[in-house]
Amino acid sequence: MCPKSIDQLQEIREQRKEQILSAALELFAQQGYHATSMQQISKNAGISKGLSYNYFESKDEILSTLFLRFSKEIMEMLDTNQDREITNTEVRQFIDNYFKYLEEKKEYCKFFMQITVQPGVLEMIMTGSLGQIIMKNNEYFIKFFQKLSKDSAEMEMLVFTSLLKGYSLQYVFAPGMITDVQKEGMKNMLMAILNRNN
Amino acid sequence: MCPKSIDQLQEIREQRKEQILSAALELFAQQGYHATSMQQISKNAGISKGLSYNYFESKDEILSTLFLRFSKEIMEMLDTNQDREITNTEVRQFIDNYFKYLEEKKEYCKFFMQITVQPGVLEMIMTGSLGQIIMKNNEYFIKFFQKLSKDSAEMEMLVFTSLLKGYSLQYVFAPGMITDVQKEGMKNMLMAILNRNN
DNA sequence: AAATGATGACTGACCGGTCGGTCAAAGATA
DNA sequence: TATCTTTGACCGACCGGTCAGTCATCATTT
Repeated sequence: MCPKSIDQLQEIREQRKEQILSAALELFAQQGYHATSMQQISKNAGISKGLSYNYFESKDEILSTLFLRFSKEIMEMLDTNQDREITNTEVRQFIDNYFKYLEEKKEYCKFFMQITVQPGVLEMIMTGSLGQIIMKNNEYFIKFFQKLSKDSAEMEMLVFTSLLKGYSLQYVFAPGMITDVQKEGMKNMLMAILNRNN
Repeated sequence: MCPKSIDQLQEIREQRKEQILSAALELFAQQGYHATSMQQISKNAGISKGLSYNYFESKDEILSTLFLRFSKEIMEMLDTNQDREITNTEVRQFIDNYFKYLEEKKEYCKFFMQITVQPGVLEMIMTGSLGQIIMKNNEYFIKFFQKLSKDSAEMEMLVFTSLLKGYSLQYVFAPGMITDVQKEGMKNMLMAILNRNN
């Protein structure tokens, strides 16, 4: 292949990249990062190992790309269109989206949790540009809970985030243990927290 | 060294084993399992790599030993002295012990979470003898919540476990974000669930 | 007490194998 | 021909694990 047109070329390259990323994600989620070799990724993508290095500088770059993409997808759910404030309806929407995401992309979430928990990863994220976004969102989130409850904002927020994270953990890692009824129950419980004024 | 006495010898061997385990745990928690080599573990324990293999069959055995030990420590907190029933006071004690453990052995908990989340690990645990114990305890726990609340036992339990796991995650991985006030608040909240009859 | 033997802890060089990453050459397209 | 894609052989590094052999210590013999 060669310059058909610059745009077309770029698009083909982009497709190949996606091909590699998709193959890598599948294996990472299945076997973990360290247990997955570039050989396997390439084979799963239907190309040679050498070619993978034409599209990504390193195995690590593949991981980072996937991880950042996921993080941004989650962050955008809460993003509030940059109005520097999180409203009640926005949080409700976030809950809906998040639960849907958890359901539809369970493997992706599993992968994400595995990576996040790895030593050094969290520190690396928080010092990067993504860390800025996370901290900003966190700040808005705190303000939101302060509006909701003057004297116990931090506690309300801790309960909310704990419920969300703990539920996610169990949902992703203990399949079949959580019924649809419980899923809806948890959603309602989270929603209910948003209504508890003062 | 040679047969001073069989007991003494055994004790020395035991000490060496502990030395290796302790060195390994420190590195596993710091850098992760895969990123830690036997060379490093041995060096950290102040012995040669070869000697490590005199005490453990493989790197994996070191990991398993640490992991099982931790699991059993947690399980014993809920163990109820084998009376096949979990009482209210037992759960209260469990909460106390668990929170103390989380505080005192934060690194250990971090390590445990990292391992648990790894692909294949959970399946391996649940099919082993530890899995039996976990499932038994789970069963007793369900019964406990059924006594507590007839019509929403599963939901109460989901909330309880989600709060506990989500809180643990944040406490262990986001140091400094959780104040003592919040810690006590969370404890009280968990305790409160136990009081909500029907 | 001195010499010898026996035991098991301990070392470090070594091995097979794998992995991330490179590169020269071939293929494909204009 | 010129240019980009693609391949797969190849490299050096490292890792988990092994093993022949050393050494300190005690028991036994002289």
